[in-house]
Amino acid sequence: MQNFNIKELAKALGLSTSTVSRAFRDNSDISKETKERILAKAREFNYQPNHYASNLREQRSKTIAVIVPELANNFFSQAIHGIERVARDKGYHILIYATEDDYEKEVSFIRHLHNGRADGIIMSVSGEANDHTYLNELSQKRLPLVFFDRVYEDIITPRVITNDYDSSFSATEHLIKQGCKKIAYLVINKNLSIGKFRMQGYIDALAKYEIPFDDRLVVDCTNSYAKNNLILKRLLVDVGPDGVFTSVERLAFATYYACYDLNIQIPQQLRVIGFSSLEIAPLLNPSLTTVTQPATKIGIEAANLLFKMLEAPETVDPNEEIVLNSKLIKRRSTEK
Amino acid sequence: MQNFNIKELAKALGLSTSTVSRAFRDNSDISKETKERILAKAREFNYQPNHYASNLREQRSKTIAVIVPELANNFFSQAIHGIERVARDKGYHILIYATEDDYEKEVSFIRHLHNGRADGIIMSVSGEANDHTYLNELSQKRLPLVFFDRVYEDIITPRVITNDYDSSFSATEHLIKQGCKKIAYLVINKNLSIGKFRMQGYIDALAKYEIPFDDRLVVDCTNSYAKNNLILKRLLVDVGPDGVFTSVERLAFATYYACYDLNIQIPQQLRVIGFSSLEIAPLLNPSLTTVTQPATKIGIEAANLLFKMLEAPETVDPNEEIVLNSKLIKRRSTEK
DNA sequence: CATTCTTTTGTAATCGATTACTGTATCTTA
DNA sequence: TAAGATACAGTAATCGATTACAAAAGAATG
Repeated sequence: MQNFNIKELAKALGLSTSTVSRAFRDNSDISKETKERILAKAREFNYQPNHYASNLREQRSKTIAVIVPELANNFFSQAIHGIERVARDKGYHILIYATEDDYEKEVSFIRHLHNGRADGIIMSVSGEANDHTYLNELSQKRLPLVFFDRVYEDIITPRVITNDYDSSFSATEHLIKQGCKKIAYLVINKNLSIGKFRMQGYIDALAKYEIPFDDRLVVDCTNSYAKNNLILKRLLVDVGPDGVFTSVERLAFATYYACYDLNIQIPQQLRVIGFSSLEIAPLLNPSLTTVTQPATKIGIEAANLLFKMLEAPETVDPNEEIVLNSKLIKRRSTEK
Repeated sequence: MQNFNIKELAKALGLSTSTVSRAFRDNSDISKETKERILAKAREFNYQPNHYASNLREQRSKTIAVIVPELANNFFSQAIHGIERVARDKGYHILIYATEDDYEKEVSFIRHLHNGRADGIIMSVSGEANDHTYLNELSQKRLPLVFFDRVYEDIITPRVITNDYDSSFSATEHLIKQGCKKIAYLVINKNLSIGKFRMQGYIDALAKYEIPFDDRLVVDCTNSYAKNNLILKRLLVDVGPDGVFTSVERLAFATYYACYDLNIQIPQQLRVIGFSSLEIAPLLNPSLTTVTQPATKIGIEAANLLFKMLEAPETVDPNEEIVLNSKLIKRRSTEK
């Protein structure tokens, strides 16, 4: 099937393809009348310059790839929303990839993107990876990359993160001030930078108030709801913390469920605080005290940074790091 | 800057580009040894066939576009997750567009996609549109389109929806059985098919139990949190319903907030049920009775349907309609 | 050994848009 | 009026991969 292309349009107008092409781009010389005539005809036939032909010729795709661990997650969907807004304003399109925390998929996505499909990548890394050298292949080709939130520390590229250490310190301190003496820290992957920073804030806050660190209170959880439920119940029964600080939203929910199951009252018997982007945290039973990251803002900043790399690479320091502040929002789950 | 392309690779191997190209596609004849040799070399140089060149030549993009009203929404992020999974299995990529319920953006996205960027479209429509003819331009070009959840009734194309009428009937019936006599129905856009079907279920359930229909109880809300809060407070104070059925998740949350503000007890003074894909509905205060759509499944089915259209168009009836069942999950917000 | 068939590889046209270069028409100015 | 300037439009090469067709090499057959 023959498509309606620039040749057809040129023929219909009695012009050459070069003239028609010029009508769609601003830089070249073409008379106003001719341009109008061409654009009118194009609208009539609903003609759009073929994206693949122009990109092949121009060597850029006006597309950015967004790689995230999961989609059905408040933080990431808000961040993507921010990215999408910036991209649309710039006339860029976004490709979405979900790794589901699978290292193989992450590598495979990145490798695929070497084929010119995207001009740049915005990525929040999966937790499982150990060997990140595949990303350096990337930088050889200079495909611009921006990390957000979850980063690999050994890869040098601009990043947008939040003040995780401070937030964790404050969150832990808040629990302590509310009277907690045995505070558990729940994490999904201790090795990921984000887990480490958040944990350090927790540790240092304990130290400041001279609360001894107990590693039975640091619990490495999984992505499985059922397993987490078991792990948490065991923690609550065997170790018996009086406060819980969760490094990811999902673990705060898991804590609620475990408490419901065990008939433990929040906040009377257990105070809970967690990193979370849930907009309806006030509606929970009890309303959840959160460390809330500016998710949409993070997406916007990451996209802006990537566009800066695309438009003026020399102005971007590869070590550039934008740090946004999370907010500690106190609610009933940590009341005295 | 000269890219590393098929020519370079061919030169490095002392072969022609056609032979190299054949190594990357299964159908053609090429000796096993040569193929191995080529693939090994390609790995060494980290070569990937340029996506734009092959798509230009092959006239398909292995990409599908997903257009949704919003991203930061449980239902849509779960649906996209389902679509992404199917697409990845098929080796397809997905482009994401958020219309933010803006008709202009919807039209603009669709028009842009005429340029060969995507092989097909999966879409949940924005509510604002009245003139849908721009979609028919689409079908002239036969760019396959699948609707999911929110559809335009006047456009003939396959669709994946849920049994909204039945669900609404059941939801309303459930409220009635719990003793409600003055049930409000909250909707965002009455004209959208989804609003209509859901409303009809509500109306018919009232009729079955001989409860007179009162149009003051049907409230058209907005996308603005602040405005909805005012509208709902007015409803609760002036009209004083004893039950609320919300056609979208957000309005159930808005009802909770309004009740908190007015110190109205749920479920004692007001029972609430709503369409919602919120996974933590059990954690709300009180836990929310929901009509839960199988969001991920809807995404999977929509993607499967689109791939069927791409792979064997003749097997797909343009009027095909897949209807999945939502689940009514009873929780505390509708207890007696 | 000559002939035919099969396997493997190469040549060159093609996809659609862009743009450097070239050509033509119109306008200015001495 | 002639020479140069300016505005506009066309020709053809190019981006990188694919593939119909052609060619060459090797295998099989009488």
